[in-house]
Amino acid sequence: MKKLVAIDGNSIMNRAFYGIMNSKMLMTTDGIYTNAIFGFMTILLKLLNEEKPDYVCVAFDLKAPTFRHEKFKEYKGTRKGMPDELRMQMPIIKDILRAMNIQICEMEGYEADDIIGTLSKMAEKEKIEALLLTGDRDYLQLVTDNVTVRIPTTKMGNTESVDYTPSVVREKYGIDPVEFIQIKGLMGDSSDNIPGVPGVGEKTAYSLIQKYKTLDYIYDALDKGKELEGIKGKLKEKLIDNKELAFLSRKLGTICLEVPLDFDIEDLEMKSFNNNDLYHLFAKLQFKTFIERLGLKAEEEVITKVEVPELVIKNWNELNMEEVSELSYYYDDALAICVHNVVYYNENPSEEELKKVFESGAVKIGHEEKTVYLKLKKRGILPKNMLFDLSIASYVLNPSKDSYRLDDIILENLGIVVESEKENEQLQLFDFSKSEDNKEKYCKYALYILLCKEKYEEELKSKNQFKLFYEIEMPLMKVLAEMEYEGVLVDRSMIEEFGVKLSTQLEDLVKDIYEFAGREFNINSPKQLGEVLFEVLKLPVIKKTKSGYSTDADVLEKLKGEHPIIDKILEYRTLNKLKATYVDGIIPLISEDGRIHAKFNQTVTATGRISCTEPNLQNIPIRTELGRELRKMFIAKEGFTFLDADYSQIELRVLAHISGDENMINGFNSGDDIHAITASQVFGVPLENVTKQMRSEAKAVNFGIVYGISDFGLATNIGTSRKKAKEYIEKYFKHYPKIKEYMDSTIKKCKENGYVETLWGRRRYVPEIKSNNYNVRQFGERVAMNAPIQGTAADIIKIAMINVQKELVEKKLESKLILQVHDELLIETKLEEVEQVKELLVRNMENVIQMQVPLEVAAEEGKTWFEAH
DNA sequence: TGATTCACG
DNA sequence: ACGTACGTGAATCAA
Repeated sequence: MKKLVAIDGNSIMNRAFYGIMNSKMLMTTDGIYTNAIFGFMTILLKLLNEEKPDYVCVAFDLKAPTFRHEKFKEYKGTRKGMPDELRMQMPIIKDILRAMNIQICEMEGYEADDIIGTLSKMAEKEKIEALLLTGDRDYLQLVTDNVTVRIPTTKMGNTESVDYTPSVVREKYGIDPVEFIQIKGLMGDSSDNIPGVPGVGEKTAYSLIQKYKTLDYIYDALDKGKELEGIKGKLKEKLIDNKELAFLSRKLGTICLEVPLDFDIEDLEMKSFNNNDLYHLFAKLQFKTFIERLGLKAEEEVITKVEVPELVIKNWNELNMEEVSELSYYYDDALAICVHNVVYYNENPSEEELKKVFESGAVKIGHEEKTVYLKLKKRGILPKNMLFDLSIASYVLNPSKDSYRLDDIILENLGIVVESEKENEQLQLFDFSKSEDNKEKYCKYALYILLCKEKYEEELKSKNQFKLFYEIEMPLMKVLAEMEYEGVLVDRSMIEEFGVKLSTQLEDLVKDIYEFAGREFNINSPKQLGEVLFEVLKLPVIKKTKSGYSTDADVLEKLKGEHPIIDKILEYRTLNKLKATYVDGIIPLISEDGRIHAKFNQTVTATGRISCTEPNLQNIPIRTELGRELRKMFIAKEGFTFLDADYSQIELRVLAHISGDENMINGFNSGDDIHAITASQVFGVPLENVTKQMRSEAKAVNFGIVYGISDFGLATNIGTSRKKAKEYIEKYFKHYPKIKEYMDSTIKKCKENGYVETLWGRRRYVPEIKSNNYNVRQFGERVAMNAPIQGTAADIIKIAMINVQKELVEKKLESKLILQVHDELLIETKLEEVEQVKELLVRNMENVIQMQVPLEVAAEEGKTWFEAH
């Protein structure tokens, strides 16, 4: 028996759009939304693969919203249109379907379900098995022995689906598929604006239809004044009063099976894909996984984005490094280097050979060069002139991406699909032909890296980001590499002792908590904890999350007086966090040299900050006394001490400078306590009368301003009413009018340009700012206000790091920069160098830029991080 | 894998 | 009527 698969394009696109959008917006680097397309294709390819249908078609609504029957337009005319982000994706999916030679079915005046309904009837007649794919339960009325309806359900990211056959329908709903239209008649369908009989809901509708099968039967009996079991009193009245509405609703809910289609099923026969078209569409959409899965390749006369020279591989010993001024390379055990579009490959380069290449004066162009730098440095090779890193260039051009993989960069810039870097790792164990494969792969990488560099360089130039890239990010790469290489010394046994101490206290707490709860449970599970607090102990529910009760610190804080268990849980949380994250989490990351070599990531944050992992040394506790203890474990090595310097109020100073607000500038220039000054102005009291409370609220407003203020956010933060918060903000802007101007003009400019930028031209694109969704747009505005401030502060400390490092090296000092925490630098300083390093550290940090307010730096010396900060 | 929570700036 | 502070990373639970 032959098989037809018919898909409701609108419905599945809709499902895919919302399904994938919830987790994250999928977009190409040039701003095409692709999430619905991606979801649709995932579902479609899986379906084709599993079902191997003989006939396929995808139906779309044409001229939606459209009306099944003109005279009922008042009911069907109000259906909401789709959001723009989804609408944009519709023509693209149709292009893809055309490239796959899959028929697209549209009929003026009809929705997809009518077309598919008609098709399924045709299939029935011709004894063709039909599978209908849709997210719409209306289709269940079409189910027969020949027609199955498949509805995908997105469960936790995985798309499973349920197949509805007549028996499944009967089991689940207790009625036959054809009886769904009777249900529609009784209960209507609010999402489709079908009214139904007022007052008749799901329960009543199903029980009546289960008993009497059709409206006709029910009304026939009612008309004749017969008694029907279960229909009396109010219900009977309502049914009688709304007879017309019931039949009308049934009609509206019935899928039309009489669409005058201008094709028949034979026309839907599956054909082979147009691989070339499909390749280019997927390449444009940056759907590398599909290209690989389908094994697509471009045909010869492909229009790639640049002219790609032929891959010429020469013998390694033909390479004369003395003549090389610029080279691109790919290095990972084996080494490929490319000079003037000619590639040289070395399967297993010796130390000698590596030195010759990397210590030469030639400019090196690579990808993720910090990793290479460290790998080489550990082998005693000191790379010189690593001056162009593709991952960093790509990051500077757009810092909002979540990966900067080489294969993606090549696809994006050259339109060429290459193997992923790590793809074969597991296969390689068994694959003895590896070296041959690697040779071509590595050589291609080396060549393509060079080609990508040319494109990126142009783009950086046209966006005025040369200086940012060449004078900040590339030099910083080396500074970060050196910091990772040095690492920071810790007192291992002290950490372990601290862990033991925490464990004992935790044991006691757990015991107490179980006793208060009256049972044992997993305190770490918010779900179980919620049950204990709000169901067993019946404490008042303060806040809810998507999945149940919220049990965060804010909520617990509010419940404090209600029950003694709360204090115990708060303490448990604190101690457990310290133990799990900062003791147990960090101990395994201590290297043999007793030091922690955390990674400093340069291509992660959307604002230009550095991030830190394995472990994250940028969030070591400090705000509480107990947590701060941990900083005593970070120590300077023998003969050394720590110098720690941090900027005071750097973000607020940056704001004062770029907004040019005289009042804020004067504040910084006159006094040192900016929050108190702000308080005195906003609350209208003399400086000496500013209370602690006032100062702390003013501080919150200052923070709020930097974050992109909203009255609601401020209100929740300082625990006041939204109205009060709004007043604070208004007063604030009255006293700092240029800050208000800056915020407004930044948003305006961002809407025009699509991005905001820092003083050094670091950009952040903010597509959210044009969203039709109020919340998303508000978020975009806050981002637009915050990114230039946070980003400029990040630029400043990056420049400071480069200059500090440079001077340490120039002066041949043994002190080493080892940590950066956004506005703070830590130097492991040789005892003899303390005075000199302190001076140069503060000077370099303060002198990054002359702003309208000074950059103030406080430096401290101590044997541990605890003492120095 | 996403959600929740909490550590930092 | 709605629902939000900006930027991170790690541990843990619950599917």
